[in-house]
Amino acid sequence: MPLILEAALAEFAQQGYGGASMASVAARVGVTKSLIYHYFSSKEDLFRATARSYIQPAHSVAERTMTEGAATALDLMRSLFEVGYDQIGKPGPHHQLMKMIITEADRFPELAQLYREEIMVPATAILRRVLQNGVASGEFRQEVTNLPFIEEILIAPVMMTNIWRLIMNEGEAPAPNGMLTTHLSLLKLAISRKPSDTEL
Amino acid sequence: MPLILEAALAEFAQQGYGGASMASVAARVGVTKSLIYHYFSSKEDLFRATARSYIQPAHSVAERTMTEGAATALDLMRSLFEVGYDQIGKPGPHHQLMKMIITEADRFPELAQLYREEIMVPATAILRRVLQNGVASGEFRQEVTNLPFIEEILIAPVMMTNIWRLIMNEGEAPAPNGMLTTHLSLLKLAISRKPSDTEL
Amino acid sequence: MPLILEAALAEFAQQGYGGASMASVAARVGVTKSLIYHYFSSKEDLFRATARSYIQPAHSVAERTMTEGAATALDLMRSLFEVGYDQIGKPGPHHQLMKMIITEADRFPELAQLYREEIMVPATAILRRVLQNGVASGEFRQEVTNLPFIEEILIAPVMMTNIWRLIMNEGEAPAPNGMLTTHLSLLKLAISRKPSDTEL
Amino acid sequence: MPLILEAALAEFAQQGYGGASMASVAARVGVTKSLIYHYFSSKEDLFRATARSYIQPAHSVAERTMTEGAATALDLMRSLFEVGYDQIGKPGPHHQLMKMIITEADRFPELAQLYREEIMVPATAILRRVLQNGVASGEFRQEVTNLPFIEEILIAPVMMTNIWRLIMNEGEAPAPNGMLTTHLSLLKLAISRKPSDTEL
DNA sequence: TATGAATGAGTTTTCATTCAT
DNA sequence: CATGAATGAAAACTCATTCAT
Repeated sequence: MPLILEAALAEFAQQGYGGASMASVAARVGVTKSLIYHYFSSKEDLFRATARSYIQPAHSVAERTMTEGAATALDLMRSLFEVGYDQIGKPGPHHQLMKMIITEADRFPELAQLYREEIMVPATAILRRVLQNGVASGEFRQEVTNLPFIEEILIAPVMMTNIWRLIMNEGEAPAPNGMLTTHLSLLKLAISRKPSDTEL
Repeated sequence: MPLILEAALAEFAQQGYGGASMASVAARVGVTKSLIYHYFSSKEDLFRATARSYIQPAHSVAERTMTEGAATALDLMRSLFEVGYDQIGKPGPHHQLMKMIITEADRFPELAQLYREEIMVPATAILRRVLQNGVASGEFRQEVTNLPFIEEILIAPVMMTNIWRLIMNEGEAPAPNGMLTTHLSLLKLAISRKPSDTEL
Repeated sequence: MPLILEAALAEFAQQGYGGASMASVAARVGVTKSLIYHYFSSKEDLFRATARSYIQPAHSVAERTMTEGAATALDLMRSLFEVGYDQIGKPGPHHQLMKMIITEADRFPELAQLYREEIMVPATAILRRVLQNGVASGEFRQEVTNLPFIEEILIAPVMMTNIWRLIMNEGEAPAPNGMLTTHLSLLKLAISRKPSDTEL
Repeated sequence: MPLILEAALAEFAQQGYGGASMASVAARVGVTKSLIYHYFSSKEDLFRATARSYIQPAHSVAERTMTEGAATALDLMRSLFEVGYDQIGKPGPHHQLMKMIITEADRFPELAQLYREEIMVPATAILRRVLQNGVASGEFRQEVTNLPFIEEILIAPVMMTNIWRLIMNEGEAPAPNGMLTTHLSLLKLAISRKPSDTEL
């Protein structure tokens, strides 16, 4: 049955909900349509089950990174971004899920909700904690915590790198590695307190 | 016939290529399927024609902004971002096209190419020019032009704001206005030369 | 307009009445469907016009051969068969018409009638005259004129050679040349009075 | 499923491949189109399956006649022709198959091949054996085995009688009975050694 | 003489779904 | 746990035909 979900994820991601066909999912697994109806009552049901089953594994990685700790707030941020860009480097359920969400969010509003609750909220919450810690320790400028949507600005390049990889193939899409180094450089310049600042 | 393309854009964006139906496109325009086949030889043909016809108007806006000029490089950047976030604020062909590209890029590789050539390349080229001008005038730090993919990092939040609006509805998606101000603040901190720098 | 008929003959012969399309006929001539409707009121009309216009040229060849005369009745028969097998040797309107008749005779009963009146009746009439002359001159056995359908038996190999060429391609179908010589040999053996006969 | 093939044979023979419709085939059997697609993947597939399934039963009749034996070679030939003309006398799968072959041979080259391998080759092979036996037993003239295509000349009237029945209706087409007697008479005159021959 | 726009009914084919086994 | 038969609705696409120009 997880085989079916795996096949369904691929099919829905590639064909979209409308273009996906039960027969095609069945063929991917190598069973008959009938068996799929044995487990899932309808195409809609299969779709929802697929979305639900793949969204959970996605957000737990960042949590783990947090608990491992790091010397400074900036180091922690670096670790988080490394994890983020790394996930994106290689194709897999992650990409397919993202595509499914973008494609079908307005047909299945629950997808938008899942995205918010399971991805956006946890991600921004983590970033906020790191920012606040950095400010508290005097590592980051104080203003940063007042800037609206600063967490969104910070993860946007990570997520966008993911999407570029959906659109373009490996050779053409911006390389996660390069994105990571530049992203971190700018981040440091923008939010770290400078020696010169202290001197004033 | 532009009416057909308009309807097709909406249909393809909402339903995906696989889920879109010629009958539905015809119904949107209020003509018969046959007439659509009179102009376009197949669903595929209609899709390609739609993509081609809407991608061009998209990238010319930024060019116009450039020629209007601005006092400083930072001001110019602000104008460009204002235009970018503004486009995204309201729904329209822009959103639909973006969704179509993400959803169907691997079924229609030409879409990826169009996206690169007509959107990514011009956009990054413009940003690069502004950055170089800023460095030349002593307004921006010299290092910025050496950072790989810096242009991609800079537009990512703009594009991602667009995508968030595809997934979530107005109330929930990050507000373009808020994104703009924070984005500009960080940008300034990250790339502007500081008075203190000069003083050293 | 004869161009249209020519194209229609080819189309109807290849695709059958049901499979033929007005658009395809138009495309063969390089004009638009509309022009065809300018000359012919419907597909049916076009079909009938095509059949009528090509059936006439077909049967006049044999008549000409007859008037040229020949030394003996057997020589005349040889000439007739030569003409017949020769016509069949090369593809052309003749083949297409034959195919059209076989294929559509029961949808268009007039085709059967045309075939009878314009092809079968004249052909058998000519053969009968030759046979009777041969008997009258003492060249042919007397019994032959009493055998029912003898004319049909005699032309069958000619017509069948035509049909084999419809089914098989040049290399595989029985060669008209070989058919001709054997046909004439058997004919001579079967219907000529033998010296031995006379001797009795 | 043989019911479907039966209906398909009738439909294809009457309407031609192009004019035949899956809906019509389905209606003949009294099932839905979908069921036909359940068994045959396309119209083309159905056509091929139909041709294949009806061509085999066709050529085995003559073989059976051969094994029954006969007093003389001429008697055997008479039996074979009786069988041939008899088959043609009544409508049935035989007629329909023949029409299908003539009509669609150039769209489906495999039909031509089937016709050659399953009908022409066996038929001519049988005739050749009978001729050779007749010559060996002194019943037939020796020359006949040297005449090229003599077998084709001999079956042509049989096959052509079939085709005439396709074109014309019962009253008008040459009657198989009459054809048979005349055909045998001429055959005897043409290939039998005469008493007078022996006497020389 | 020639065309292009437009359509309604038909075509082949696909597909989600049900049911008996 | 697994299948094959069967279907009704809808999909993409075709086609003969009409009409205004």
